[in-house]
Amino acid sequence: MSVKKIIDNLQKNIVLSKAEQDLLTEKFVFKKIRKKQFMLHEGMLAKDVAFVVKGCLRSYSIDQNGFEHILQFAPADWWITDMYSFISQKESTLNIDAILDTEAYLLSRKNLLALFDEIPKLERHFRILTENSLVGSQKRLIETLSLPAKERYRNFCNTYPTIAHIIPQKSIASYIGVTPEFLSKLRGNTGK
Amino acid sequence: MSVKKIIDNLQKNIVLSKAEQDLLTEKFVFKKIRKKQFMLHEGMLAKDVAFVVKGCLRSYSIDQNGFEHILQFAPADWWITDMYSFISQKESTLNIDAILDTEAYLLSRKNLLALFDEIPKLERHFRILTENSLVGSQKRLIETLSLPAKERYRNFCNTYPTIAHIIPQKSIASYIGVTPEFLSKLRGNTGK
DNA sequence: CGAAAATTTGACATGACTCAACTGGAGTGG
DNA sequence: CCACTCCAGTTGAGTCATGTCAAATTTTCG
Repeated sequence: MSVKKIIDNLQKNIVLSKAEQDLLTEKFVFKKIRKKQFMLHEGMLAKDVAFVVKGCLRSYSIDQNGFEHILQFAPADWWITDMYSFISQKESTLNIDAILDTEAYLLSRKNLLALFDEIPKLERHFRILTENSLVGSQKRLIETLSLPAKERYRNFCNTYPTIAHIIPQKSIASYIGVTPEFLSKLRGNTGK
Repeated sequence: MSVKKIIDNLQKNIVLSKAEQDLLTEKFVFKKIRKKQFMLHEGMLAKDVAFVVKGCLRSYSIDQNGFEHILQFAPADWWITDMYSFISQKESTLNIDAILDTEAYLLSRKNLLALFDEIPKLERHFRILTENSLVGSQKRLIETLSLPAKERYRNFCNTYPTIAHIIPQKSIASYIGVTPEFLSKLRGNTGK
């Protein structure tokens, strides 16, 4: 059963008894999300946080000129949501959709809060998730300010080795902040 | 007394009784930080969060080539710390120092946690602070990926109107991610 | 198979950087 | 109070990174 993957992931940060594991797993809802299907639309509330077991989701915003900018990819074993909307229950500024056919487990804010009462140490895991979001975002900001596109591409490949050669290149271009044409040229000369 | 400014700031998010206000204010420590003095060095633990009442602090990291990249300014009425280190009590990756002679109130992690027990609704304020850090960082990331330097400069001026014409231009350049020379040229033609 | 989307390629334009020279304060020591 | 130094800021010439647009090619998928 792929539920086990959620437990394994959680146990990277906290230890869970069998009873706690059972409590947890019944709160998650399995969902298939086909390529191009949305999990969250800008302006809605982020009701759920998702744990991906297969495929890949992405979160992104759309600027004034209609260009997409990808904030995060979530391949297997990653968590994703609009952290801001999910925590504060205000309107989301992000979209989340699937760039590959995807399977994920969804946990609603309501169920998560209920779980926090039953398994307080769970808070630790989700606090760490928020911290990682913050650190990741700051790290990328510095990177974007200081590194040329070629190295940002290398960093992307290191951060997301499992999907680097599966997802469309224009998604990668959007993530590292260059045009698809330019990324194509980058890859052209550096071998690969 | 400038302690009042802390209370006013907190009351933007939560309501505090007189008794709670007194509890709070005795936990803050007033401190003068002269221009160029450090409040936090990379590699240390972020023991305190600071509320600035006068002057300006900045947080920044230093890249492999020795260049500084400013993550945040904190003029009067702003909070600042290395959120990651402060929350997780792991080594900081940021430096925080003063770019103007500054006056601030410091609150230690230990005292903050004690206050959370006595005034639970305080958690709300600090949760919102973390959220704002995350949202701010993501917003800037998108901005950096999508806007040309001239508009990033305009956004800086809107975000930090009180210090835009007081702090050195090279600090602004470091914040928006361009060389000081280029920022100077930008300002040259767009007439101020 | 055929249409639509993704990728590649090339010519050209422009934003942003580097380096070097110059200008104009803001300290500092005499 | 002056002379000196030291930064911060400005300016210009030349270069490099990246963007734009358009055309050609490949891949995807109904």
